[in-house]
Order: sequence, then structure tokens, then C-alpha cells
Amino acid sequence: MGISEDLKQSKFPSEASKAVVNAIYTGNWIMQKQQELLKPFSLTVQQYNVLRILRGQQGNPMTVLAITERMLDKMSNASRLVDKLVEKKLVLRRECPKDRRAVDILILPAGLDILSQVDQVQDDWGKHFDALGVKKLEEMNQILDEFRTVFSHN
Amino acid sequence: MGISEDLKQSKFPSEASKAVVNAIYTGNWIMQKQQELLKPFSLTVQQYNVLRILRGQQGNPMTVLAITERMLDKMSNASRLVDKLVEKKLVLRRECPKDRRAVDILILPAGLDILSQVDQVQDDWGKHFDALGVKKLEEMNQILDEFRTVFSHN
DNA sequence: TAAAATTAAATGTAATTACATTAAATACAA
DNA sequence: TTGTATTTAATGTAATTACATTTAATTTTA
Repeated sequence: MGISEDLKQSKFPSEASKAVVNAIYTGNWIMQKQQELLKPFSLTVQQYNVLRILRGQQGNPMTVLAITERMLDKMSNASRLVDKLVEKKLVLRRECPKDRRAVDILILPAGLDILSQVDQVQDDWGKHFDALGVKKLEEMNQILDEFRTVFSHN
Repeated sequence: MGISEDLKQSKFPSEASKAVVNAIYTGNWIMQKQQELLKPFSLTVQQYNVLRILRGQQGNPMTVLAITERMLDKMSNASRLVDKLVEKKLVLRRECPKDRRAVDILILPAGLDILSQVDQVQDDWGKHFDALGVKKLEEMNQILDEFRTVFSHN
């Protein structure tokens, strides 16, 4: 079951255009899986990502801009995502003392707690991919990185 | 410039979780590029995809359900996407004579015309990836297919 | 210093998406 | 045949995203 069967499209104009479609399709495919996993926690994929980014700071605050830089989807509005997380009392928003234009965001214990619950489910889910073997996964990461990099040379 | 630098995340819990993030990130990255290319044509990525699917039918009509099966993002609402394309007079919607529940969608000359304009821009854009070489692109397609397939075995 | 430019975040809005429900037509089963 | 289940699309709505604009603070420049 390759991309051709999945999309019922027998031929592509080139291997490159197939790769473009395949990358989009695979990304969406994973996001949909994650969306399902996150539904019981009432978190969107984007909200989950912001929480993980904040956890990565190990207790240090981050500005909204710093969060944006690390987000998978740079287009989505970090300010409003943070809004939702503040509403849910998973993060704290406070004025940044060093620069009063900026805002410091901190993950709260409740945020860490929900993340660790999600982790359990995600870990089980992610285990399926171990079947591919580390070598192949490294290869995949290498190729995807290259794929994006060809573009920087333009 | 790999995924670590792009997301400023030095380490991942496993190669598999890195691959998951990398696939989502790469998919979003391509979609954003396409979004920019499509902006002058006032088409969203999803609308563009539906048009391409219809073109692939070479003049034959498709039902909304058949379109959904071929869409990259199965979640989005084909009925409303078609609405937008009808508004723009790029496709035609008519009752399916064989099954009056279903609706036949046909691409119009104006739709084919805008697609061929977009093609020119897209082809130029896609040429960047030829630098990777057919062999590596085939490898990429193979790996992405495998990545999704590990999951079917569950 | 004062004015202009830049930066960080928030906000207004229109469009799109997510999700559940509805409506209509067809298929199936008693 | 008739009632029930299923299938196909459309729709209502709330949430999210896209995009431009605004506000406030800081930095740069004259």
C-alpha cells in the first residue's frame, strides 16, 4: 500500500512530484492520528506542541516569539494558542520584566501533568515505528532534511 | 540545517519520535510553500488539490465521495470545497442520474485553464527537487510508504 | 533628546475546518 | 411491500486559522 494506492492515483508526472505529494500526505496522516490521540485530552495538535515546547525549557519562561520559532506550523497564531492554554490553566502568562513588550509564558504543574498522561498514549503509539529499525529511521530523517535543504540553495 | 536546527531542539527521545516530528514539519513546510505559490490564483491548497483530482478524471464526473477518497487531507469537507469551486465557476455540480443521493462534479474549461497556469509555476518550483536525483527521491517515497505501512499491521 | 523605525504581542475579521446532525435516496430484510 | 438500516451530501455551529491592522514598548537615528 504505497501512496499510489492510498490516493488511487496510478501515475505521477515525476518522482519529485510524487515525493511532494507523499510528504504532504504523510504529514497529514500523522497529524490526524495525533489528533485522535489528543481528543480525550481536549487538546489540539498545535496546543500539544506548544505545551511540549514549554516543557522543553525546564521551568524557564519563553516569550511568544520564541515559541513561534519552535512551532511545527509557523503560520498558526501562538498568541491565541497560548490564550487557550491559559484558559485551561495549563500555562501562565506574565509580563516579561526585561522587555515589557514581550510576555513570558510558563508551563504550570497541570500542564506537565496532562503532558505526562498524553506521553503514555503517544509512546505506545510511537512504538509501532520501532519496527522500521533505527537505521531506516535515521535514513528517513536524513532524506527529509535534505529534501528541505535543496531549497535553501536558491 | 536539519530538523534539530529548524526547531532549535537539540535532542529527541528517539529516532522514531524525531521522524514523526520531521514528517509533520516537512509536510507543513511544503504546504506553506504551495500556499504562497497559489495565493496569486486565489486558490487554497485544498481547492487546488480537488481541481487536480478532477483533472485526473479526464472529463469524467466524480461524486463528492470519490473526491474525498483521493484528497490528501481526508478531514476537510469536500462538499464545501466544491462549493467554493462552483462559486468561482471552475467546476460544475449536477445531480448524478444513476444515484440521486450523489452529485456529479465536473471540471470546467476555466478550471483546466487556471490549473495549467498554476502548473507552470509549480513545475519551476518542483525542479529544485530534481537536484536530489531520482534514486534518492524513490528512496524517499519508499520510506514514507513504509512508515505509514507499519501501522496497518495492528 | 525627540522623532522615526522596529519589534512583540494582541486583536478584528473573514475564511476555513472540525464535528455533529440532518435530509434525502437507496439498499436490505422481514 | 414495508419498515429499518445504510449511504451520500449538505448544513449548523463552534473553534481555529489566515491575514492585516493596531497598540505599546524599545531601539535607532537625526
